[in-house]
Amino acid sequence: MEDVATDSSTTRTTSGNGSAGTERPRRTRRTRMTGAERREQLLDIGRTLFAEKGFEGTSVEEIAAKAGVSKPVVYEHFGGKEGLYAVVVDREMRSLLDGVTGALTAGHPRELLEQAAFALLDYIEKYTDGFRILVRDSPVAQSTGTFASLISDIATQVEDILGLEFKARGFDPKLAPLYAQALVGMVALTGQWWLDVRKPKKAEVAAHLVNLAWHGLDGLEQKPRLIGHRKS
Amino acid sequence: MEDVATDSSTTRTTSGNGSAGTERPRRTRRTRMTGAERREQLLDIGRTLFAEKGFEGTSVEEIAAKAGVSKPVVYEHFGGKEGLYAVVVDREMRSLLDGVTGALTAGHPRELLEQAAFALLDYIEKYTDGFRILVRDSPVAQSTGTFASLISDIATQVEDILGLEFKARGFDPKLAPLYAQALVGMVALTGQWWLDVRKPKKAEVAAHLVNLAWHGLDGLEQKPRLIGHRKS
DNA sequence: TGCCATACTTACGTCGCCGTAGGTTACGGG
DNA sequence: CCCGTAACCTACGGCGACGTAAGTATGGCA
Repeated sequence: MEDVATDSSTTRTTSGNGSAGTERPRRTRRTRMTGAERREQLLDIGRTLFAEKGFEGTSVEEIAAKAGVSKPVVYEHFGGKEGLYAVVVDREMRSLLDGVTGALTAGHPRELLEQAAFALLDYIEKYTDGFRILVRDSPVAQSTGTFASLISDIATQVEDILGLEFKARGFDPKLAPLYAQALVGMVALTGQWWLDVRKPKKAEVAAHLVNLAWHGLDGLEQKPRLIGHRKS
Repeated sequence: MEDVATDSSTTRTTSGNGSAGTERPRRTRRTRMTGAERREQLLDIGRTLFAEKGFEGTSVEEIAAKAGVSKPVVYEHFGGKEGLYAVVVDREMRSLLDGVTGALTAGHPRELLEQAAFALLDYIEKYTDGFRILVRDSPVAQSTGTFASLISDIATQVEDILGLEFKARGFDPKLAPLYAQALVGMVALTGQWWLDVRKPKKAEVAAHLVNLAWHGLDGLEQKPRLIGHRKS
């Protein structure tokens, strides 16, 4: 439980203290950031801490300490813990959704699926902390409605895409939500598990997920391959 | 936020206070349970509260109050909040696993899948509170290992069954965990969502889940039917 | 009937954490 | 060089929650 070191930006605590000099200690001289900088830094730290200890498990003082700052600074910027949390969650939700929907370019539904799965895994890998937060329960009054979890909320955002496809294929669009939840849940839990074990490579995981979602257990391929080629 | 009324068992708080009588109030006469009874009652109440407010959001005093008892009673029985929580979680995990594995009687894999899905939905419906708890993150040091979530833990218990089937069918058993997580995640998130909207009936949800898991999006049936017939 | 174990209580000490009031330091522009 | 503003601090009040110490009712059993 050290408090030192900020992750990202510049917080060199220039504690220029030449041992026992007559020179007045003048309070360990701190970095003075601009408002926006500090704000971003606090968001960064908040995300990290919320990810590993949850909302209630994280104290404002801890956040402030890790930023090398005192509490009131946090209150200045976000008005409290909930304020900070709200911003973190909002950003992460946008980030994820943008990532996923942005990846959807294909026409063929199976490729669509591939792209979505891959985008989600990408997100999980890159913004692990964010994902961890989204997987948890939100204590703050939900913004959108009365959802049990944030991912469930995400899933409802995915419904539309599925809904269109369902209509085109002659399925009851009323069932889109159900299948959306199922698919998102599938990828989400697998992703969470994958973060722990890291065993198969990302591409392989994606391939198998698509394999399952597309062919079903009945028609599983032994060596599933992704159609589209992706960087990384 | 009333504190009155215990859910289950007997806690008639016979506060025989006839306005301003000369009759000594003799302290509101309370029910005196046997140790085991009280213990069960506390577990019941704890489960309910943990389900709706989470571990950290629930206070020992609240639990005690709802049981019509004072704090030390809880400490006597469980040594603290974590103790109680641990017992609740353990029981719920067993309950779920027993329910699911107990339902697996079929030989044909598809029927196996059906039974599992149905059993899980059964559990979700019957022991909603327990399910809600399992879906959350566990703050207590994990018993089994270092799992992100309790359901993920559940999923690893399911691996074996899948592993056997994989072996029999000539698939790489090393992939069983992945598919187990995927399947459990699928049902879990769908179940959670279903608790909120309650739209399609349980049997229908099960049918669609099996539809997806078995046939995949490629071969989806429009009107999926379950093979096995179940009570309720 | 009286005793004693068991079920339960009131009362307290303490700690962590939230949120705020009011003061202090640095930096940049006139 | 001076001064105002933006960034930041120390210090406190207060609440809620955990956990414990020590005492009180109760009911079965000798």
